[in-house]
Amino acid sequence: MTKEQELTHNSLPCEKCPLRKRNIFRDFEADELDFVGRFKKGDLAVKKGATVLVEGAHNPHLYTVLSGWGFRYKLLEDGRRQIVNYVMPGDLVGLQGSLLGEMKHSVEALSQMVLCVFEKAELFSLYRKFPELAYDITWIASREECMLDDNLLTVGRRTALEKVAYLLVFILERSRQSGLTKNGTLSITQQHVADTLGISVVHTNKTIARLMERGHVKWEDGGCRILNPEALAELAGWTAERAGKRPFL
Amino acid sequence: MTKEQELTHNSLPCEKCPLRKRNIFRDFEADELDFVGRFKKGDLAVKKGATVLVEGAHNPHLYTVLSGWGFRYKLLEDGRRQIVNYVMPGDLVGLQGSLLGEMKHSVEALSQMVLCVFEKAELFSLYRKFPELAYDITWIASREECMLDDNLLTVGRRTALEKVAYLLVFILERSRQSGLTKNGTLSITQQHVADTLGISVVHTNKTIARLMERGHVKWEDGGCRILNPEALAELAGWTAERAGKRPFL
DNA sequence: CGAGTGATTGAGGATGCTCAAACCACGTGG
DNA sequence: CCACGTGGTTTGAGCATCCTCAATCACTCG
Repeated sequence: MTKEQELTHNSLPCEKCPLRKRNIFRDFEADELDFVGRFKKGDLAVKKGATVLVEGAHNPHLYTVLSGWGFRYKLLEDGRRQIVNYVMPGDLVGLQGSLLGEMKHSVEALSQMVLCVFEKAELFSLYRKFPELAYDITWIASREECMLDDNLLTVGRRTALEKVAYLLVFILERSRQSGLTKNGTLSITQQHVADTLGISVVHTNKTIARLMERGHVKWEDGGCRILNPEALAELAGWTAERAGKRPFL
Repeated sequence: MTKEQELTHNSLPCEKCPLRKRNIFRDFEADELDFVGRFKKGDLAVKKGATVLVEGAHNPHLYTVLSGWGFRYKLLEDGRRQIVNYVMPGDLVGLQGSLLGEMKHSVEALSQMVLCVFEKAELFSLYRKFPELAYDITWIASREECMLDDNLLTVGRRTALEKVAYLLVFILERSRQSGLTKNGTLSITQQHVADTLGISVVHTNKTIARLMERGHVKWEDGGCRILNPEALAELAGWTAERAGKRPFL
């Protein structure tokens, strides 16, 4: 545990979980809530820029993001970095590590984050006692897979302009759904955009400049304000899907 | 059901499943085998080039690949194609569709394939009765996620030469593990390679030519023979991991 | 033989890269 | 209050990679 991380024990009981209030998340039955409450081992608060999980580690924990956001990434030996996806409130972090034994990617915080800590050793007992929750976990994993498919399509086959447009609407939409943003501003760096899309920072910058000329976005004090999400969606060939209730935890 | 597909009912009982003999797959308990046997609705045989599943469809089924292989892909409106991953014996196909409601990608056969057909409506009863199998399914989904992360790293951050090298060892290794290949030949088209790696066919061809000059691979009668997997792995910065037993079905 | 599929080649150009420098906002410490 | 360092953005120049277009070739199949 580095100094950027701090674990507090059950400071936040599940009944008062801030995510439960948000209506995109499904409701729990009383017994489920009770079980998850005991499954939960505490909260983990990490600072912006801190590494939450590192590739290769054998972490005994599994997390759900309660607030803030971050990104999952992989590195090549020479330092080239690929951001693989972003994690936001309600997302499960570290499931791969739980099942496959070892983390295959790292996670870093893009803002102050609070994570709900679970013991991965107890995961199977959840499967035994609460098939509904087990099903939910698989659902969450499938959704992640789905996002990865999309990202792959973007990185592989879209042009730079389409890529940036895609990424920005994608992140904006998710952050709205998870209740991360109200004002449409994303505190993200052009380096992150570049590393997500597989292009260089310089070219990313020039591409963003084109979007700014068109008045679709604005880059300000270390973040991105999206002025015209519809135009970006149009450029990216992206269509929002109405979000039904979804499971978490 | 198109004419390229043909469904036969329980022509192959689970006790005689060819995958069960392969020692990379985990053994079933008698009751599990019994349940899966009833969960199975039949075999689906598809011809090379046939579409197994299409994006947007609401398919009532879920499959496990028994023999042959294929690929999952997504299309952009103007026809640009991104191959997202390959499916091989033991892989689950259509799980996303089962959970999320609608297929988000298509699947096409690269060879004659036989798939084991399940009813997705019964998936939840599997979760209720056999937590071990439920856990297995999540494990499989996590493994898929892990492969996608790797593919994203490749497409986003590796050079063309590294990309081709990576893809070839990746596929070869998987096909060996799943018992698809013994002789190290992959029947795949350069167009597929291009669409997997996010580069054009022409450039793919020139890149493969470079690998051929070095004597690492050989392209012959509509397929690829890998002469020096170690050299490719070296180029790609890829390290094989010893494969433990893994679940399926 | 003719059609179809996939591999191969060349030419010319667009896209995106690296390098390098400058710029800007910010926080720190003298 | 200013000098300085830092992290992130912006710009320009020159070049490598990769693309498109178009033609050709090898092979198979009806």
